[in-house]
Formats: sequence, C-alpha cells, structure tokens
Amino acid sequence: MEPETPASRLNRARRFDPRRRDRIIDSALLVIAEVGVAGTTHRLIADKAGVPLGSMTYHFQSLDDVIWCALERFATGLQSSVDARVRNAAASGDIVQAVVSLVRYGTPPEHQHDTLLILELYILAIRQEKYRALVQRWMASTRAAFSQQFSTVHPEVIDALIEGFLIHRTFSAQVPTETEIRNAFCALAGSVPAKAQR
Amino acid sequence: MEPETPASRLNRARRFDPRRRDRIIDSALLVIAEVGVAGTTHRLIADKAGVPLGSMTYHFQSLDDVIWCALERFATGLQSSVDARVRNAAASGDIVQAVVSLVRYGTPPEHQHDTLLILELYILAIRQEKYRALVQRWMASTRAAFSQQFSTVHPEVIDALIEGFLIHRTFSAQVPTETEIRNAFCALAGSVPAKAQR
Amino acid sequence: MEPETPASRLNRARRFDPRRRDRIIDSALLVIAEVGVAGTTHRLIADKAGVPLGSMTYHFQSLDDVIWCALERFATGLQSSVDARVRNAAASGDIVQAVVSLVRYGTPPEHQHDTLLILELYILAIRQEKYRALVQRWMASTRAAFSQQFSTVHPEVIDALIEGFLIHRTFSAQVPTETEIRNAFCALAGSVPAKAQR
Amino acid sequence: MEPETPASRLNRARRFDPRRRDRIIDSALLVIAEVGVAGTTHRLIADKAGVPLGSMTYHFQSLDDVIWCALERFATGLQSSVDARVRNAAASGDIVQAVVSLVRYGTPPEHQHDTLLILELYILAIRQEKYRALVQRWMASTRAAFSQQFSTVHPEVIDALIEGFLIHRTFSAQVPTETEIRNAFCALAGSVPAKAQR
DNA sequence: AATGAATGAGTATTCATTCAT
DNA sequence: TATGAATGAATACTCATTCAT
Repeated sequence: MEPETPASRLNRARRFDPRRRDRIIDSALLVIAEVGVAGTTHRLIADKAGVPLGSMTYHFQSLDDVIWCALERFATGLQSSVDARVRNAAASGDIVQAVVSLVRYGTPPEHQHDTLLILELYILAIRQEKYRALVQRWMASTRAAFSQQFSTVHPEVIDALIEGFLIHRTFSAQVPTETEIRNAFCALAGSVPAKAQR
Repeated sequence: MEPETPASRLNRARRFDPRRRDRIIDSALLVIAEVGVAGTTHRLIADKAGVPLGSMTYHFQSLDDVIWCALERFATGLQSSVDARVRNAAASGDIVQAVVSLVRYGTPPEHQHDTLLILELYILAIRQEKYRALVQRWMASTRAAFSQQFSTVHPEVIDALIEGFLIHRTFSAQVPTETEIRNAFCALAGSVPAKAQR
Repeated sequence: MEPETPASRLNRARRFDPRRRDRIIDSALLVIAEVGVAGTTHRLIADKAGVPLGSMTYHFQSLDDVIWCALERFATGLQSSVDARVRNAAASGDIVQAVVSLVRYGTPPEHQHDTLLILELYILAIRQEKYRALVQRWMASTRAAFSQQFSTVHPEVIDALIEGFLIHRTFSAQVPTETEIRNAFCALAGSVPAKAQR
Repeated sequence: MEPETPASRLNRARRFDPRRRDRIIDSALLVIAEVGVAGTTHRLIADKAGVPLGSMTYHFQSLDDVIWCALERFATGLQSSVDARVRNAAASGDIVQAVVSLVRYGTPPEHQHDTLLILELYILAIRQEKYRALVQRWMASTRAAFSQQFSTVHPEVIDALIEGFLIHRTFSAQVPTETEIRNAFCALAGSVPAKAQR
C-alpha cells in the first residue's frame, strides 16, 4: 500500500472540483455526438467525464437539462465561429472565400461530429420551443452577418446553400470541388466567378 | 350467448389479416414522425395500428427492423415523388419550376412531417451503414434526374440548395419568396431568371 | 441435475399464473402491515409474492395503484366482517355483545395488523380524495348497521367509542375489561348494564 | 465594495443562530403535517426553515432524529394543553364541558393538522419502542387527569370516546352535535345529562 | 398462426449522509 | 462552527423481447 499523501487522497475523493459542471457539459457533447441524443444516458456522460453517477443530478436538474446545456454551448460556439469567419472575410474583402471555407472547414471526423450535433439540434427544435428559439437565434445571427456582405441576394439563400453543402458532405462520397462551390456562391451573389476575379 | 361460428371467431380474433404488416409499417412512420426514432416503442406502434403487442415481434424481427422497414418505405416513396416531378418538368420544359415546387410542396404540417423523417434518416445514416446506403441511393437517384436536366451545373449543387431550403423552411418564419427561390436556381443554372424567361 | 419434466419447467418459469395479480395484492397488504405504506416498495412486495420485479408494473400501473388495490380490498373485507357480525347480533338479539366482540376480536398480532392498516388508511384519507371516499363509504356502512340496532343513540357515538377502544388496545397495556366495555356501550345505549341484563 | 465588518459578515452568513435548532424542529412539524413522515426529507425541512442543507445533519444525528424531536415536542405540547384544560375544568367544576371542548377544539384546519400528526405518531408507535413509550406516557398522563375527575368510570373509556370523536371528526361530514357529545360523556360518567344538570 | 403474460436489463431520479474546507 | 459539494445505494418505472399456449 502506498502511503496516502494529501494529493492522492484529493485525487481519490476528488472533492471540490469547481470545473466539474463544465467538464460534464463537454462530455455530454461528446456522448451526444457518439450515440445521439436518443442514446445519451446519465451513465455514459458520467463515465466519460469521470464523475460518479450521483454527480449528474447534483449538477443538473435532469438529463434533458444536461443535454440542453450541452447543445446550447455547442450552438453558441458555432455561432461565434461563423461570426468570426465572416468578420475576417469582411476585413480581407473576400466574403465568398469565407463562405467556401465554412462548408469545407475541419477534418471529416470533426465535420461529421458537428453535422451530427446540428441535425440532433434540428430534430429537437421541431418538437421543443426552447430548441427552436435557439436555432432561430443562431440562424438570425448568421444571416445578419451575411446580409452585410452579400448585398444583392437574400441571406437565407446563401445560408440554405451552405446548409445543404454541409449536410451532404457528410453522406456523399462525391462532393463538389472547391471551385464548384465557389462558382455556386458567386453565381448566387451575382458576381463573376473565382478565376475571372483574379 | 350466441354459438360461436367459425366466422364470428374469425372476426373476433381478427385472424388472417394479410395487410397487417403493412398497416404496422404505416403506423410506425406516423409514430416516428410524432415522437422521433428515440421515442418510438413497440407499444406505441401497436396501439396506433390497432394490433396486439405480440404481433409486433411476430411480424418483425426487432424494433429496429420495424423502424428500418418504415424509413425505407418513406425514402422510396420520396424518391419516386421526386423522380415523377422531375420527369414531368422535363416534359413541360421548365425544370426550374419543378425544383421550386420541390422546396415548396405540401402544407406546413406535411412539410414538417417529411422534414422530420428526413432528419431522423440522416442521423441514422451517419451511424449505420444500412441507412447510409439508403440515403446515398436516394441522393444518387435524385441527382441523376437533375443532371439530365441541368447540364451546366453539378447536380449536387442544385440538390444542396434544395436541401437547405427544405430544412430552413421548417424553422424560419421568414422564408424567401417563390421568385427569390426561382432566381436562385436560375442563377446556379446559369440561365436567365424567371420573369425574363417568359 | 434432475431431468426437466413439463411440471418442473412450468414451476421454474411460472408462466400463466392467473391468480398472480391477487397474490400480489395479498402480499402488498402483508408488506404494508409490516413496514407501513411509507416503507412499501415494489421489491418487497415482489419478493413476498414470489414474483419477479417486472411483474409488478406489468400487473399494476404504479406502486400507488398496488397500494390502493390492497387497501381497498382490506377495507371492503373489514366492512363485510363488521356487517356480518352486526347481522348475527341482530338475529341473536344481543347487539351490545356484537359490539364488544368487535373491539376485542382477534389475537393481539391480528389486531395490531388490522389497526395498523386502518391507521395507514386514515392518513392516506386525509390527503387523498380517493381514500377519503373509501373511508367514508366504510364508515357510512358501519353506522347504517348500528342505527338499525341502537335506536336511542347516534350511531356515530357508538362508532367513535369502538374506534377509540380499537386504537388504544394497540398501545395500552392496561385495557378495560370486557365488563367495563360492555357497561360503557350499555350506558351509551341507555340500556341497563351487563350483569343486570342476565 | 464595502469593507466587510465583523457585523456584516455575521449578518451575511447568519453565524451564531442559537434558535436555529428550534426553528428546524418547528419546520419539521409543519413538513410532517404537510407531506407525512414518509414524505419528509432533509431538503424540505431545510427549505421550510430557511437553513442550508448541511445544517440539518450538523444539528441532528439523522433524519429520524429530527422527526423524533419534532414529534416529541408535538406530543409534549398536546399533553400540556390537555392537562391545562382538565385542570381548568376541575376548578370550574364542569369536567364534562372540558372533555367536550377537547373533541371540538380548534378550526378544522388546525384540527386536521393535529389529527394527522397524532395518526403518524401512532403508526410510528406501533413499530418503534421509543415512540410507543412516548404515546403511552402521554396517554397515562391524560388518563391520570381524567381519573381524578371521573370517579365512576375507567378513564380509558373516556379517553377512547374522545379519541374516536377526534379521528372521526376529520373524515365525517356528519358529526354529532355538542349536545349529543355531552350526553354521551354524561352517560358514560353515570351522571345526568347536560340540561338536567343545570 | 397469433397472442399476451411474463421477465430482466436498463433507465432517470431521489436523498440521507459524508466530509474537505 | 458551519456549509454545500459530493456520493452511492436505493427507488419507481419502461420496454424489447421471449415463449407457452
């Protein structure tokens, strides 16, 4: 037997873990991405976060509450990421490139992870007002960013094409090339396509 | 008490119901649309179909099997509906109109019902090869139809825009007008927009 | 290993046990008397009845439902027992003796068992309308029986004295003798007491 | 930010609250009356008393301990109240009136509150020696008071009738009138009834 | 062929109690 | 001294699936 140092005892009992709530939310997001909202359980999240089962309902009112916190954090993060990308594009002057990078960001696993969570979010949004409001907030923010940059086209149209590309990328082995994507957005925006622009 | 004739017994017990399997599949689809794949149970489907619980596992290997049969039927039906619409458009010469009608078909409740099932299908497709193959088969078929009609643009691009419009229509109060949709598809296809065409 | 006869297999699996619901109710009553409504659990009842846990919620909607069925059966049984006793007394002409026997019936354990269940019933009756109605039905029936026999006194008074004797008997080492009880009821009824009667 | 004086800190954290234990006991009694011993939890009592959860097990060994303290205080209070009433009656000479007032004291809600606690107490008394002793102590004290006043009848008989009236009053819409109650006690005591007495 | 009684593995959730601070 | 974060044992309940009839 090892002599029990204060440190090891702390580790064993893991009392006072002020970031535990946050860690649980992060783990919840991983679990949702892995097994879906449907398959998500207190146990899976607790195991992934390395916390005892009782900790789940101590920190959250219910499983639905955990899932809500996780997906809200996810949506907020996504929204900031889109906003940042569009702001950068505005600075550099190439909004089309920003949009193209939006639909092609990340490695396939990352991409799949995000798409999955977005789809789960949509399904919840259809049935629950709380999620619907979240999705609408997020969409409105994205479109507001677009409408400043794309003056000639309804931002919803740009948003729809991005959505479609993002989702289809997850399933389709045969995806459009970057040039094709760029041309599509240029066509929608009424501007000349990529090559001619340079 | 009436003497029990073979006929009355037949009626009572509802023996020989060759369409029962079909009725169960239809009910399953309704249940999935109502409560999601996650909330779907043998009991709910059996109740909706008006069949005894034991009937479920008599006619289907498992609950997953019922869900698969239901969603496969749904996807197949959707595919035929799209194919028919595109074929009609080819005959009439206005493929853009066909595509516009695709994203605006149905009353809002019908639309929501279908979008929900499509989203559920996508989520399953990300995790299960069987569903992924189904989705890819369906997408391939749709795109084949488009590629015959839209010669100047990758059919995936048209498909993506349709997808985006369909999904966003479910959440967004503020959707593009028919003219805007038409213009978008015309722009992608490289053709002149709606009004000028006539 | 014994060869498995059809009978032993039946025993092992215990399928098709048409009286199972009844057995569960009886066991529930035993459990309630042992540990109180508060301490009653699905597990305790299932164990006592020798049925698997899943059987409980198959036969009953909820634990409250089991408890209700058990206490309703108990109250109904008690009511018949009182009615029978009073009817017999009416036939024999000695209603006072019938009442005395009511407060002294049973061995102490039986008595305690019943008193406990009655007290539990009262507590539930204070908070839940369903139980209150049951208790009132039972009281009304008892009093109707009394009012036919005791013409000179409000039956509620007789009933109250019985109630008090029954409850106190459970706690008090020092209980009144049969003669004292008899005298008390005679006094209430305005008739001459026991000894003089003979 | 204000500098934190000893006084403000005292106020904030509510340190030194010598009556906290008492407040908890009072709150416990309210909770028991509301939800029963079965439904009583540390959390409910702590909330009602406005103390932190940790305070419960700091001031009491266990939940059972809190409940015990609460019910003991209740029983003691009840006992003093009965004693006082009987002593007053002795002074005024009308013991029957004292007894009648015992079974008719309080508004219906008060009455119900007390009856509930008494019933809870009885149930605990059947199963736990500690509570049984408490109940017996209380009963003995009451009867001692009666036996000084009612010389001709076993005090248990008087006590039983009071008990029955008290409990039935909680359930029965149709209760005896004050005159009937008075007559009943007079009959038991062997004295002439109310009106004739004056 | 068809059923529904039966079961056990699994779920979310509650809560008395512990204990580092 | 007093607290609230933490825990694990226990709870009611759900449900896919099995299988004797």
